[in-house]
Amino acid sequence: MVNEITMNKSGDTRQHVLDVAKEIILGKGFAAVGLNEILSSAGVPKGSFYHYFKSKEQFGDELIKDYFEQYMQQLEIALTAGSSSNASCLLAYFQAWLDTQSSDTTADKCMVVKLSAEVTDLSELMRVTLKNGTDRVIARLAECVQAGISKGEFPHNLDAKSITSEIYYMWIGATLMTKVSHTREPLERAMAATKARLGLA
Amino acid sequence: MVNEITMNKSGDTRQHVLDVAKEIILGKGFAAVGLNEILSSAGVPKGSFYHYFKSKEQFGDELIKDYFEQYMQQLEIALTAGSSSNASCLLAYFQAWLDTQSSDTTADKCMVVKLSAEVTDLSELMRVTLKNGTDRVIARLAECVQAGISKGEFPHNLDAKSITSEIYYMWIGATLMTKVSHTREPLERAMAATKARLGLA
DNA sequence: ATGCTACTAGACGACTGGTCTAATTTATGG
DNA sequence: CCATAAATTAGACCAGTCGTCTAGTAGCAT
Repeated sequence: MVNEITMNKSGDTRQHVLDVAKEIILGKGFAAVGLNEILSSAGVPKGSFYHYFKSKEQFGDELIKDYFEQYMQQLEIALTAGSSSNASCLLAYFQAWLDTQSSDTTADKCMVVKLSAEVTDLSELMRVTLKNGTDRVIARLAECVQAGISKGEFPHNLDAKSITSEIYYMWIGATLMTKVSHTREPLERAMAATKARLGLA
Repeated sequence: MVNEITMNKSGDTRQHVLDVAKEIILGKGFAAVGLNEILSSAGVPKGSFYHYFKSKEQFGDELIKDYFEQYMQQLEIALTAGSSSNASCLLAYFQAWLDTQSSDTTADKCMVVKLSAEVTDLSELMRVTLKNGTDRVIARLAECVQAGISKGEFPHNLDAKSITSEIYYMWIGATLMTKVSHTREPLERAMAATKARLGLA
C-alpha cells in the first residue's frame, strides 16, 4: 500500500502522509475517512501520526494549507506563461480547470469544491484556512484581469474584483454541478459565459 | 428532545424522522451525523429506523427527494406570485435566497450546497436524486426567464437555458463562499451580477 | 559508549457506527 | 374475548472511530 512515488528516502514521513491523505480525502471527504485508512495506505503507523500532528482537525488544516500552497504556485506559473496575453493565460487556466474537473480520475480534484460545505460547519480552524486560500486565489486572478483591462484586452468598464469574483463563483458552482451530473455541460457553460463576460466571444 | 411541531398524533413517525434529520444534516452533513443523534433527537427508538428505511443510504435518498418536493412547491409559488412580472418574481426569489443563506440559523439552508460534494462520491443513488432535483429547479427557473424574454422584460438575444444555468451555478458557488467566508459579500455580488446579466441594472 | 532526541510500533480504551434478529406491542377478524 | 397477523421496538452485535500510552528503535552529538 505504500505510495512509492511520494515516499522519498529522506524520510519525510509527514509530507508523505499529507500527500496520500490528500488523494483519499479528495475522493471521500473529511469525516468519512478514518485515520486508519490514511495511515495504512501510507504505510505509516498510528503512533507516528500523533507525533507529527496534534489532532485530525489540525491535520486537516495543514492539508488545506498545503493544497493552497501548491495551488498558488501553479496559478502563478499559469498566469505568467511566457509572453502570452492576460486573456490567453486566463482562458488557458479555465480550460485546464475544465479538463481536470471533468475527468474521472480522483487526482487534482478541487479541494474547495470537495471540502468547503462539509468542513465549514465542522471546524472553525479549517474554515478560516479555506477562506484565506480562496481569497488569495481570487485576488491573484483579479490581478491578472486588472492587468488585462489596463492593456485593453478586456472591456475598460469592467471592475476587476467584481467580475473575477462572479466568474470564480460560477466556476465553483459549475464544478459542483459537474460532479453531480457526471457531465461536462456545466463546466462548458461556465467557459462560454466566462468568454462572453470578458468580451472574448 | 422530541420535536413537537412536526410530531403529529397520527403517528407519522417516518415523516417526523425525515423532518428532524433534515435540520441536523443540513448543519453537520451526512456522514458526520449518526443515526443515534437523529433518532434520539426525534424521540424514536433505534430499532424503528430499519422498519421505516432500508438503510442509511436509502434514508438519505428520501431526505433529498423530500427536500426537492418541498422546494419545488415553494418555487412554484414564488414564480407565480400574483400579477407580478417575471423579472420581479425572479428578483424576489434570489433576494429570498440571499436572505436565508446569509442568515446564521440552520433552518432553510440549501441542501444542494451542503450535500452535493460529499454525497456525490458516496452514493450513486443520492447523486442521481440530486441531479434530478437540480435539473428540475433550473428548468423551472429557465421557464420563467423564457417567459420574461418573450414579454420583453429581458433582452431578446438571451438564451434562457444558458443564462439560467450560468446564474444558478453562480448562486451555488456564491452560497458556498458565503458559508466559508461568513460574509454576505459573495451573495450580494451574485445578486448584482444577476441583475446586470438580465439587463435590470 | 553514553545520553538525548526523534521517531516508530501497535495495543488499548472508551465510544459510536450501521445493521439485524428476536421479542413485544398493537391491530384485526372471527 | 381470544387467536392470529402485522407493526413496531429493544438491544445485542461487531467493525470501526479518534486518540492515548508505553516500549522500543534509530541516529547523532559529545
